[in-house]
Amino acid sequence: MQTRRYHHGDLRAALLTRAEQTLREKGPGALSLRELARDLGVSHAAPSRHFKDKQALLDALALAGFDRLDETLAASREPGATFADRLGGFVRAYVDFAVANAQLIDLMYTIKHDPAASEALVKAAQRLGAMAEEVVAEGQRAGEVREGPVDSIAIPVFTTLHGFASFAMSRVLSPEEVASGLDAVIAYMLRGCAP
Amino acid sequence: MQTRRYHHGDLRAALLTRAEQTLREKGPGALSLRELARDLGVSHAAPSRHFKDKQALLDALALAGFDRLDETLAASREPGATFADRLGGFVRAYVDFAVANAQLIDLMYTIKHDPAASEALVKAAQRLGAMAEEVVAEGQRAGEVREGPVDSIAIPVFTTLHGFASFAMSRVLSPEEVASGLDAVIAYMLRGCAP
DNA sequence: ACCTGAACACCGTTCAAGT
DNA sequence: ACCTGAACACCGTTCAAGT
Repeated sequence: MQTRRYHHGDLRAALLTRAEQTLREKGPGALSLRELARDLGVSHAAPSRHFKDKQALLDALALAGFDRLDETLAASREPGATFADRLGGFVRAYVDFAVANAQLIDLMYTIKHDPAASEALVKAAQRLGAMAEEVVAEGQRAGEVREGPVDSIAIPVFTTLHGFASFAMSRVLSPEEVASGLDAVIAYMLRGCAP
Repeated sequence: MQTRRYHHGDLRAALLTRAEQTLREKGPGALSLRELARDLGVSHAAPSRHFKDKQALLDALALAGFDRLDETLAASREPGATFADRLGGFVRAYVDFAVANAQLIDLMYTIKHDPAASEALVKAAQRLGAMAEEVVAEGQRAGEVREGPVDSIAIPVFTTLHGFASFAMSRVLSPEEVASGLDAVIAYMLRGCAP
Protein backbone atom coordinates (compact mmCIF):
# COMPACT_ATOMS: atom_id res chain seq x y z
CA MET A 1 0.00 0.00 0.00
CA GLN A 2 2.12 2.85 -1.23
CA THR A 3 1.02 6.43 -0.72
CA ARG A 4 0.96 8.60 -3.80
CA ARG A 5 3.41 11.42 -3.34
CA TYR A 6 2.08 14.81 -4.26
CA HIS A 7 5.17 15.97 -6.03
CA HIS A 8 6.88 13.70 -8.45
CA GLY A 9 10.27 15.29 -8.46
CA ASP A 10 10.83 15.66 -12.16
CA LEU A 11 7.65 14.54 -13.79
CA ARG A 12 8.63 15.99 -17.15
CA ALA A 13 11.76 13.88 -17.42
CA ALA A 14 9.94 10.84 -16.07
CA LEU A 15 7.25 11.24 -18.73
CA LEU A 16 9.82 11.42 -21.51
CA THR A 17 11.73 8.40 -20.27
CA ARG A 18 8.64 6.29 -19.86
CA ALA A 19 7.22 7.46 -23.18
CA GLU A 20 10.33 6.43 -25.05
CA GLN A 21 10.27 3.07 -23.36
CA THR A 22 6.70 2.30 -24.39
CA LEU A 23 7.40 3.71 -27.85
CA ARG A 24 10.22 1.23 -28.19
CA GLU A 25 8.37 -1.72 -26.68
CA LYS A 26 4.82 -1.28 -27.92
CA GLY A 27 5.01 1.16 -30.79
CA PRO A 28 3.58 4.64 -31.24
CA GLY A 29 -0.02 3.48 -31.27
CA ALA A 30 0.24 2.37 -27.67
CA LEU A 31 1.41 5.75 -26.42
CA SER A 32 -1.29 7.31 -24.28
CA LEU A 33 -0.94 10.24 -21.92
CA ARG A 34 -3.37 8.70 -19.51
CA GLU A 35 -1.52 5.41 -19.38
CA LEU A 36 1.76 7.25 -18.95
CA ALA A 37 0.28 9.12 -16.02
CA ARG A 38 -1.04 5.90 -14.54
CA ASP A 39 2.35 4.23 -14.87
CA LEU A 40 3.98 7.10 -13.05
CA GLY A 41 1.37 7.15 -10.29
CA VAL A 42 0.11 10.60 -11.12
CA SER A 43 -3.28 11.96 -12.11
CA HIS A 44 -4.19 11.90 -15.79
CA ALA A 45 -4.24 15.66 -15.93
CA ALA A 46 -0.77 16.09 -14.51
CA PRO A 47 1.15 15.72 -17.80
CA SER A 48 -0.55 18.80 -19.19
CA ARG A 49 1.50 20.91 -16.78
CA HIS A 50 4.62 19.87 -18.69
CA PHE A 51 3.36 19.30 -22.22
CA LYS A 52 0.54 21.38 -23.54
CA ASP A 53 -0.75 18.42 -25.51
CA LYS A 54 0.24 15.00 -26.76
CA GLN A 55 1.94 16.42 -29.83
CA ALA A 56 4.19 18.51 -27.59
CA LEU A 57 5.38 15.38 -25.84
CA LEU A 58 6.03 13.65 -29.16
CA ASP A 59 7.95 16.67 -30.37
CA ALA A 60 10.08 16.69 -27.24
CA LEU A 61 10.73 12.98 -27.70
CA ALA A 62 11.80 13.47 -31.31
CA LEU A 63 13.98 16.42 -30.40
CA ALA A 64 15.74 14.40 -27.72
CA GLY A 65 16.24 11.69 -30.32
CA PHE A 66 17.97 14.13 -32.66
CA ASP A 67 20.20 15.28 -29.84
CA ARG A 68 21.25 11.74 -29.02
CA LEU A 69 21.85 10.92 -32.66
CA ASP A 70 23.95 14.05 -32.96
CA GLU A 71 26.06 12.98 -30.01
CA THR A 72 26.43 9.47 -31.35
CA LEU A 73 27.59 10.74 -34.72
CA ALA A 74 29.92 13.31 -33.20
CA ALA A 75 31.45 10.60 -31.02
CA SER A 76 32.10 8.40 -34.03
CA ARG A 77 34.24 11.02 -35.76
CA GLU A 78 37.78 9.97 -36.63
CA PRO A 79 39.56 13.19 -37.59
CA GLY A 80 42.80 11.70 -38.76
CA ALA A 81 41.38 8.98 -40.96
CA THR A 82 40.92 8.76 -44.70
CA PHE A 83 37.66 9.89 -46.29
CA ALA A 84 36.57 6.32 -46.89
CA ASP A 85 37.00 5.53 -43.20
CA ARG A 86 35.36 8.72 -42.06
CA LEU A 87 32.36 8.19 -44.32
CA GLY A 88 32.15 4.53 -43.39
CA GLY A 89 32.18 5.38 -39.70
CA PHE A 90 29.48 8.00 -40.13
CA VAL A 91 27.28 5.64 -42.09
CA ARG A 92 27.69 2.76 -39.67
CA ALA A 93 26.97 4.96 -36.67
CA TYR A 94 23.81 6.31 -38.28
CA VAL A 95 22.53 2.92 -39.39
CA ASP A 96 23.30 1.34 -36.03
CA PHE A 97 21.40 4.07 -34.24
CA ALA A 98 18.48 3.74 -36.63
CA VAL A 99 18.24 0.00 -36.19
CA ALA A 100 18.53 0.25 -32.42
CA ASN A 101 15.95 3.05 -32.24
CA ALA A 102 13.64 2.32 -35.15
CA GLN A 103 10.45 3.69 -33.64
CA LEU A 104 12.20 6.80 -32.43
CA ILE A 105 13.83 7.57 -35.78
CA ASP A 106 10.47 7.11 -37.39
CA LEU A 107 8.94 9.60 -35.02
CA MET A 108 11.79 12.02 -35.66
CA TYR A 109 11.23 12.07 -39.40
CA THR A 110 7.52 11.52 -39.89
CA ILE A 111 6.56 14.34 -37.62
CA LYS A 112 7.67 16.84 -40.19
CA HIS A 113 4.93 15.98 -42.66
CA ASP A 114 2.62 17.65 -40.26
CA PRO A 115 2.16 21.23 -41.44
CA ALA A 116 2.19 22.28 -37.80
CA ALA A 117 5.53 20.57 -37.18
CA SER A 118 7.77 22.52 -34.92
CA GLU A 119 10.52 24.50 -36.53
CA ALA A 120 12.97 23.10 -34.01
CA LEU A 121 12.57 19.60 -35.40
CA VAL A 122 13.26 20.68 -38.95
CA LYS A 123 16.34 22.48 -37.74
CA ALA A 124 17.51 19.42 -35.83
CA ALA A 125 17.22 17.31 -38.97
CA GLN A 126 19.11 19.93 -40.94
CA ARG A 127 21.86 19.87 -38.34
CA LEU A 128 22.42 16.23 -39.26
CA GLY A 129 22.59 17.21 -42.90
CA ALA A 130 25.25 19.74 -41.96
CA MET A 131 27.30 17.03 -40.30
CA ALA A 132 27.22 14.95 -43.47
CA GLU A 133 28.13 18.07 -45.39
CA GLU A 134 31.15 18.56 -43.19
CA VAL A 135 32.41 15.04 -43.81
CA VAL A 136 32.10 15.59 -47.54
CA ALA A 137 33.69 19.04 -47.42
CA GLU A 138 36.69 17.70 -45.57
CA GLY A 139 36.98 14.97 -48.19
CA GLN A 140 36.99 17.63 -50.86
CA ARG A 141 39.70 19.60 -49.08
CA ALA A 142 41.81 16.45 -48.93
CA GLY A 143 41.25 15.87 -52.63
CA GLU A 144 39.51 12.58 -51.97
CA VAL A 145 36.11 13.82 -53.13
CA ARG A 146 35.24 15.37 -56.48
CA GLU A 147 35.03 19.13 -56.66
CA GLY A 148 31.88 21.17 -57.07
CA PRO A 149 29.14 22.51 -54.79
CA VAL A 150 29.23 20.54 -51.53
CA ASP A 151 25.49 19.97 -51.65
CA SER A 152 25.68 18.28 -55.03
CA ILE A 153 27.49 15.49 -53.20
CA ALA A 154 26.43 15.84 -49.58
CA ILE A 155 22.71 15.66 -50.36
CA PRO A 156 22.98 12.42 -52.37
CA VAL A 157 25.20 10.94 -49.68
CA PHE A 158 22.91 11.82 -46.79
CA THR A 159 19.97 10.70 -48.86
CA THR A 160 21.51 7.26 -49.46
CA LEU A 161 22.35 6.97 -45.81
CA HIS A 162 18.87 7.80 -44.64
CA GLY A 163 17.23 5.58 -47.24
CA PHE A 164 19.33 2.60 -46.28
CA ALA A 165 18.70 3.15 -42.60
CA SER A 166 15.01 3.45 -43.31
CA PHE A 167 14.92 0.16 -45.21
CA ALA A 168 17.05 -1.46 -42.53
CA MET A 169 14.51 -0.48 -39.86
CA SER A 170 11.57 -1.70 -41.88
CA ARG A 171 11.38 -5.16 -43.35
CA VAL A 172 12.02 -4.15 -46.94
CA LEU A 173 15.56 -5.46 -46.49
CA SER A 174 16.11 -8.63 -44.52
CA PRO A 175 18.69 -8.54 -41.71
CA GLU A 176 21.07 -10.45 -43.99
CA GLU A 177 20.61 -7.93 -46.79
CA VAL A 178 21.32 -5.17 -44.31
CA ALA A 179 24.48 -6.82 -43.05
CA SER A 180 25.85 -7.70 -46.47
CA GLY A 181 24.40 -4.62 -48.13
CA LEU A 182 26.12 -2.09 -45.90
CA ASP A 183 29.54 -2.58 -47.43
CA ALA A 184 28.08 -2.45 -50.93
CA VAL A 185 26.29 0.77 -50.09
CA ILE A 186 29.41 2.39 -48.70
CA ALA A 187 31.41 1.33 -51.78
CA TYR A 188 28.68 2.80 -53.98
CA MET A 189 28.70 6.05 -52.02
CA LEU A 190 32.46 6.28 -52.42
CA ARG A 191 32.15 5.80 -56.18
CA GLY A 192 29.57 8.55 -56.24
CA CYS A 193 31.95 10.83 -54.34
CA ALA A 194 35.17 9.98 -56.15
CA PRO A 195 36.92 12.71 -58.12
CA MET B 1 -33.89 16.31 -45.78
CA GLN B 2 -32.28 13.30 -47.34
CA THR B 3 -33.25 9.82 -46.30
CA ARG B 4 -30.43 7.52 -45.31
CA ARG B 5 -30.31 4.61 -47.72
CA TYR B 6 -29.95 1.25 -46.10
CA HIS B 7 -27.46 -0.13 -48.57
CA HIS B 8 -24.57 1.98 -49.66
CA GLY B 9 -23.71 0.24 -52.89
CA ASP B 10 -20.02 -0.24 -52.37
CA LEU B 11 -19.26 0.93 -48.89
CA ARG B 12 -15.83 -0.65 -48.87
CA ALA B 13 -14.62 1.32 -51.87
CA ALA B 14 -16.29 4.47 -50.58
CA LEU B 15 -14.50 4.10 -47.25
CA LEU B 16 -11.13 3.72 -48.94
CA THR B 17 -11.66 6.70 -51.22
CA ARG B 18 -12.83 8.95 -48.41
CA ALA B 19 -10.05 7.73 -46.10
CA GLU B 20 -7.37 8.57 -48.62
CA GLN B 21 -8.89 11.99 -49.12
CA THR B 22 -8.83 12.86 -45.43
CA LEU B 23 -5.37 11.31 -45.10
CA ARG B 24 -4.18 13.67 -47.81
CA GLU B 25 -6.02 16.74 -46.52
CA LYS B 26 -5.81 16.39 -42.77
CA GLY B 27 -3.10 13.85 -42.08
CA PRO B 28 -3.20 10.44 -40.48
CA GLY B 29 -4.10 11.74 -37.04
CA ALA B 30 -7.47 12.95 -38.30
CA LEU B 31 -8.47 9.56 -39.67
CA SER B 32 -11.34 8.18 -37.61
CA LEU B 33 -13.62 5.31 -38.53
CA ARG B 34 -16.55 7.03 -36.89
CA GLU B 35 -16.03 10.24 -38.80
CA LEU B 36 -15.62 8.29 -42.03
CA ALA B 37 -18.93 6.57 -41.36
CA ARG B 38 -20.58 9.89 -40.58
CA ASP B 39 -19.27 11.42 -43.80
CA LEU B 40 -20.68 8.54 -45.79
CA GLY B 41 -24.04 8.67 -44.03
CA VAL B 42 -23.73 5.27 -42.48
CA SER B 43 -23.76 3.99 -38.92
CA HIS B 44 -20.47 4.00 -37.03
CA ALA B 45 -20.49 0.21 -36.85
CA ALA B 46 -20.94 -0.30 -40.57
CA PRO B 47 -17.24 -0.11 -41.51
CA SER B 48 -16.50 -3.16 -39.38
CA ARG B 49 -18.32 -5.28 -41.97
CA HIS B 50 -15.61 -4.41 -44.48
CA PHE B 51 -12.54 -3.90 -42.33
CA LYS B 52 -12.12 -5.91 -39.18
CA ASP B 53 -10.47 -2.98 -37.48
CA LYS B 54 -8.85 0.36 -38.19
CA GLN B 55 -5.50 -1.23 -38.96
CA ALA B 56 -7.11 -3.35 -41.67
CA LEU B 57 -8.35 -0.20 -43.37
CA LEU B 58 -4.92 1.42 -43.13
CA ASP B 59 -3.32 -1.72 -44.56
CA ALA B 60 -5.75 -1.74 -47.46
CA LEU B 61 -4.98 1.93 -48.07
CA ALA B 62 -1.25 1.27 -48.08
CA LEU B 63 -1.64 -1.73 -50.35
CA ALA B 64 -3.65 0.30 -52.84
CA GLY B 65 -0.89 2.90 -52.69
CA PHE B 66 1.74 0.32 -53.61
CA ASP B 67 -0.40 -0.83 -56.51
CA ARG B 68 -0.76 2.68 -57.84
CA LEU B 69 2.94 3.38 -57.45
CA ASP B 70 3.67 0.13 -59.28
CA GLU B 71 1.48 1.21 -62.16
CA THR B 72 3.00 4.66 -62.25
CA LEU B 73 6.51 3.24 -62.39
CA ALA B 74 5.58 0.63 -64.98
CA ALA B 75 4.01 3.33 -67.13
CA SER B 76 7.18 5.41 -66.98
CA ARG B 77 9.32 2.65 -68.49
CA GLU B 78 11.17 3.53 -71.67
CA PRO B 79 12.45 0.19 -73.00
CA GLY B 80 14.54 1.51 -75.86
CA ALA B 81 16.37 4.20 -73.96
CA THR B 82 19.85 4.35 -72.50
CA PHE B 83 20.44 3.29 -68.89
CA ALA B 84 20.85 6.88 -67.80
CA ASP B 85 17.46 7.78 -69.26
CA ARG B 86 15.78 4.70 -67.87
CA LEU B 87 17.14 5.28 -64.40
CA GLY B 88 16.34 8.97 -64.56
CA GLY B 89 12.78 8.23 -65.60
CA PHE B 90 12.35 5.72 -62.80
CA VAL B 91 13.70 8.12 -60.20
CA ARG B 92 11.61 11.06 -61.35
CA ALA B 93 8.44 8.97 -61.44
CA TYR B 94 9.07 7.71 -57.91
CA VAL B 95 9.92 11.11 -56.48
CA ASP B 96 6.96 12.77 -58.20
CA PHE B 97 4.61 10.17 -56.78
CA ALA B 98 6.12 10.56 -53.33
CA VAL B 99 5.78 14.32 -53.31
CA ALA B 100 2.22 14.17 -54.64
CA ASN B 101 1.23 11.48 -52.12
CA ALA B 102 3.41 12.21 -49.13
CA GLN B 103 1.03 11.02 -46.41
CA LEU B 104 0.21 7.88 -48.35
CA ILE B 105 3.86 6.96 -48.97
CA ASP B 106 4.49 7.49 -45.31
CA LEU B 107 1.70 5.14 -44.41
CA MET B 108 3.00 2.60 -46.91
CA TYR B 109 6.43 2.45 -45.34
CA THR B 110 5.91 3.15 -41.65
CA ILE B 111 3.34 0.42 -41.25
CA LYS B 112 6.00 -2.21 -41.54
CA HIS B 113 7.68 -1.31 -38.26
CA ASP B 114 4.65 -2.79 -36.64
CA PRO B 115 5.48 -6.39 -35.74
CA ALA B 116 1.96 -7.30 -36.78
CA ALA B 117 2.37 -5.74 -40.21
CA SER B 118 0.73 -7.70 -42.94
CA GLU B 119 2.96 -9.85 -45.08
CA ALA B 120 1.27 -8.48 -48.18
CA LEU B 121 2.64 -5.01 -47.49
CA VAL B 122 6.19 -6.22 -47.14
CA LYS B 123 5.81 -8.11 -50.38
CA ALA B 124 4.43 -5.05 -52.13
CA ALA B 125 7.45 -3.03 -51.05
CA GLN B 126 9.75 -5.77 -52.22
CA ARG B 127 8.02 -5.75 -55.61
CA LEU B 128 9.21 -2.18 -55.99
CA GLY B 129 12.72 -3.27 -55.14
CA ALA B 130 12.43 -5.89 -57.84
CA MET B 131 11.51 -3.21 -60.36
CA ALA B 132 14.62 -1.23 -59.48
CA GLU B 133 16.60 -4.43 -59.72
CA GLU B 134 15.29 -4.98 -63.22
CA VAL B 135 16.38 -1.55 -64.37
CA VAL B 136 19.86 -2.19 -63.02
CA ALA B 137 20.03 -5.71 -64.46
CA GLU B 138 19.12 -4.44 -67.91
CA GLY B 139 21.83 -1.81 -67.56
CA GLN B 140 24.29 -4.56 -66.73
CA ARG B 141 23.27 -6.57 -69.78
CA ALA B 142 23.83 -3.50 -71.94
CA GLY B 143 27.25 -3.04 -70.41
CA GLU B 144 26.27 0.36 -69.01
CA VAL B 145 26.39 -0.78 -65.39
CA ARG B 146 29.31 -2.39 -63.59
CA GLU B 147 29.26 -6.15 -63.20
CA GLY B 148 28.73 -8.06 -59.97
CA PRO B 149 25.71 -9.21 -57.96
CA VAL B 150 22.68 -7.14 -59.01
CA ASP B 151 21.81 -6.42 -55.40
CA SER B 152 25.17 -4.85 -54.71
CA ILE B 153 24.02 -2.08 -57.04
CA ALA B 154 20.24 -2.28 -57.00
CA ILE B 155 19.98 -1.96 -53.23
CA PRO B 156 22.12 1.18 -53.03
CA VAL B 157 20.20 2.67 -55.95
CA PHE B 158 16.76 1.97 -54.53
CA THR B 159 17.99 3.16 -51.16
CA THR B 160 19.12 6.51 -52.57
CA LEU B 161 15.87 6.88 -54.41
CA HIS B 162 13.76 6.22 -51.37
CA GLY B 163 15.89 8.44 -49.15
CA PHE B 164 15.67 11.35 -51.51
CA ALA B 165 11.93 10.95 -51.92
CA SER B 166 11.60 10.76 -48.16
CA PHE B 167 13.52 14.00 -47.65
CA ALA B 168 11.61 15.61 -50.48
CA MET B 169 8.31 14.83 -48.75
CA SER B 170 9.48 16.09 -45.42
CA ARG B 171 10.97 19.50 -44.93
CA VAL B 172 14.55 18.37 -44.54
CA LEU B 173 15.15 19.54 -48.09
CA SER B 174 13.54 22.75 -49.27
CA PRO B 175 11.57 22.63 -52.52
CA GLU B 176 14.49 24.38 -54.21
CA GLU B 177 16.94 21.79 -52.92
CA VAL B 178 14.65 19.08 -54.22
CA ALA B 179 14.38 20.63 -57.65
CA SER B 180 18.07 21.35 -58.04
CA GLY B 181 19.13 18.29 -56.11
CA LEU B 182 17.36 15.76 -58.28
CA ASP B 183 19.80 16.06 -61.17
CA ALA B 184 22.76 15.88 -58.80
CA VAL B 185 21.32 12.76 -57.20
CA ILE B 186 20.78 11.06 -60.55
CA ALA B 187 24.31 11.93 -61.64
CA TYR B 188 25.64 10.52 -58.37
CA MET B 189 23.63 7.34 -58.83
CA LEU B 190 25.03 6.93 -62.32
CA ARG B 191 28.58 7.32 -61.00
CA GLY B 192 27.81 4.66 -58.42
CA CYS B 193 26.56 2.35 -61.15
CA ALA B 194 29.22 3.02 -63.76
CA PRO B 195 31.49 0.15 -64.81
C1' DA C 1 -25.57 -10.34 -46.53
C1' DC C 2 -25.48 -5.91 -44.71
C1' DC C 3 -26.47 -2.51 -41.54
C1' DT C 4 -28.22 -0.21 -36.94
C1' DG C 5 -28.24 1.16 -31.99
C1' DA C 6 -26.78 0.61 -27.67
C1' DA C 7 -23.09 -0.49 -24.71
C1' DC C 8 -18.26 -0.76 -23.02
C1' DA C 9 -13.85 0.68 -22.12
C1' DC C 10 -10.93 3.63 -23.46
C1' DC C 11 -8.95 8.37 -25.16
C1' DG C 12 -7.17 13.89 -25.00
C1' DT C 13 -8.22 18.24 -23.10
C1' DT C 14 -9.99 21.65 -19.94
C1' DC C 15 -10.82 23.79 -15.56
C1' DA C 16 -12.23 24.68 -11.00
C1' DA C 17 -10.43 23.35 -6.82
C1' DG C 18 -7.07 21.73 -3.68
C1' DT C 19 -2.01 21.81 -1.28
C1' DA D 1 4.09 26.11 -8.72
C1' DC D 2 2.17 21.72 -9.20
C1' DC D 3 -1.27 18.47 -8.99
C1' DT D 4 -6.23 16.39 -8.50
C1' DG D 5 -11.04 15.14 -9.79
C1' DA D 6 -14.78 15.76 -12.39
C1' DA D 7 -16.58 16.80 -16.80
C1' DC D 8 -16.87 16.91 -21.90
C1' DA D 9 -16.59 15.34 -26.35
C1' DC D 10 -14.62 12.24 -28.70
C1' DC D 11 -12.62 7.35 -30.00
C1' DG D 12 -12.51 1.80 -31.59
C1' DT D 13 -14.81 -2.46 -30.98
C1' DT D 14 -18.45 -5.71 -30.06
C1' DC D 15 -22.97 -7.67 -30.40
C1' DA D 16 -27.78 -8.39 -30.29
C1' DA D 17 -31.26 -7.01 -33.19
C1' DG D 18 -33.30 -5.41 -37.32
C1' DT D 19 -34.25 -5.59 -42.84
